[in-house]
Amino acid sequence: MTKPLAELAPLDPEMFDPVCPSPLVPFRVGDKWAAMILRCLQDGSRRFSELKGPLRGVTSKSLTQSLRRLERDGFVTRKAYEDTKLGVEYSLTPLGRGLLGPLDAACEWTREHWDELIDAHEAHMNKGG
Amino acid sequence: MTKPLAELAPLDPEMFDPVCPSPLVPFRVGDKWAAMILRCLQDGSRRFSELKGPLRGVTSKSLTQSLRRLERDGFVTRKAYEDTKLGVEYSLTPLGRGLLGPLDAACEWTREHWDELIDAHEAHMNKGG
DNA sequence: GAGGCTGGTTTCCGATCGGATACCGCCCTA
DNA sequence: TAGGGCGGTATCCGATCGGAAACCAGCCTC
Repeated sequence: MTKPLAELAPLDPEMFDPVCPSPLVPFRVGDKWAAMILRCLQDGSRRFSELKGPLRGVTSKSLTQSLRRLERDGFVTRKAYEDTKLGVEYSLTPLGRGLLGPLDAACEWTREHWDELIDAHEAHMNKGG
Repeated sequence: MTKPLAELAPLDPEMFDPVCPSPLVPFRVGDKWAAMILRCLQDGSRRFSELKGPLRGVTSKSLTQSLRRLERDGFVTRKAYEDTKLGVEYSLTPLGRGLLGPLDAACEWTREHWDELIDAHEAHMNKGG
């Protein structure tokens, strides 16, 4: 009963470290955790506790909040297990899945230009920021 | 002396109405005005007052703030006229110009799925949000 | 029946966002 | 010399963001 529906590789608990990139990343989807949540769900549905691991440092409150917003906006669905009444699973809607395209494009752009982003930032620091 | 450098079509003063789309748009670049500023600059450099028009409702403070952040992050350069000492012009850096690609992709995705976004939102409202 | 895991909620709080308003020096023109 | 455009700055304020910590019911195991 620890597994979701199918055999699904567990997420890397160190997949995201929100401390590292955040302020320099020029793209945001929704709130702080939304993009990471979407990417965590891209291979299939996940449970609350499965999401908490990879989203390093997220609190229950923030995760709930972010998931509720994604649900409200039609990107994620929430489904409680009915048989056991223990556990909840979150998954992408088609709309949410569609979001992954431009999101990945934005992520890739950021990766490609990471050095330039750092350089620009440091250059600005050095001339008196 | 009202014109920037070359002959450049003036921006439509009604180009953006931040009241309309904002909360449903799942993508953000920087702060509230950043994406609009980048798109205003895509055809060439613009002066402060040229930006204020199309960015309906922006205050001097918010515009300055947003421009300073874009400058700090290396997406925009600020250049004061030296001959007349009157006027300042803002333009995209190559890095900022590169941002337009994924930004446009995100905008287009939003346009394409606009109806679905509205529907999802309303559906959620109707079942007790 | 004590403790642990699951999926949260509640309260509190500091930081940031961003609008409103007032004000500023500089320059040009009338 | 008065007024107006330009490119801001200073101050205040309410709203939102998001972390910390405490707490919760339901279920399972020991």
